[in-house]
Amino acid sequence: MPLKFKKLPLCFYNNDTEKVARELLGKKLVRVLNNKRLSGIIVETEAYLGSTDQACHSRNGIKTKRNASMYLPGGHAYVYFIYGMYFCLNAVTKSSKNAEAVLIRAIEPVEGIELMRKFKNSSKQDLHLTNGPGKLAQSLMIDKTLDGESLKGNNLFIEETGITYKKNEIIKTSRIGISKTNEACDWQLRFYVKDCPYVSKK
DNA sequence: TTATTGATTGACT
DNA sequence: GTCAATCAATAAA
Repeated sequence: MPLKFKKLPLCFYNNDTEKVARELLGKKLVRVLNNKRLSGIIVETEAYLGSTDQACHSRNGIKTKRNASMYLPGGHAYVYFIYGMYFCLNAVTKSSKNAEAVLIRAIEPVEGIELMRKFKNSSKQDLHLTNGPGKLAQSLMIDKTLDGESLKGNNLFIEETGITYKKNEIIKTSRIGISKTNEACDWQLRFYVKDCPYVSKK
């Protein structure tokens, strides 16, 4: 099997969440629909650190119907509905004890761009298909039906690419969309590829 | 029970 | 820059 079609092993996800978030940059997110591949290179992620992280859905160990997938073992998908209209995709990491995950915020489209355009129904430039968590979910047809799915399955997974970034090519900042009143609003858990036009915000 | 908030986006002043 | 869309979770009453 050629390198470009290699799914990441479970041990990749069963690791320190911040490390997984950083190492997901350059990997390829793949969505398979009707035997067609929609994919893109991950260029922006954020880590969410479970019970101790007040910006995380599983803060203080709370478990609801919405965030139940965060308590699955590493290597599963957590897809949640936000602001009444968008879905966001996360990769669950580590054990089920502390419900940690990595939010995939932006990808650079590679395969199936025509279909992405169709699903998103947008007349704008392709840049806007996947440069944000809600947008990429829309373009790749990611919704609640994928919540809790294994990333070793056939519908949604992440592949090795051979792409690696040097330390000075990765920017580390505070997370997007966290309220200023949240004690975790300044935690440096967002990672993105420097000078990449496909990230959601600079 | 009702009111407010939120890991967002797009349209508009 | 402001603001509406629209719903699950949470807080307030």
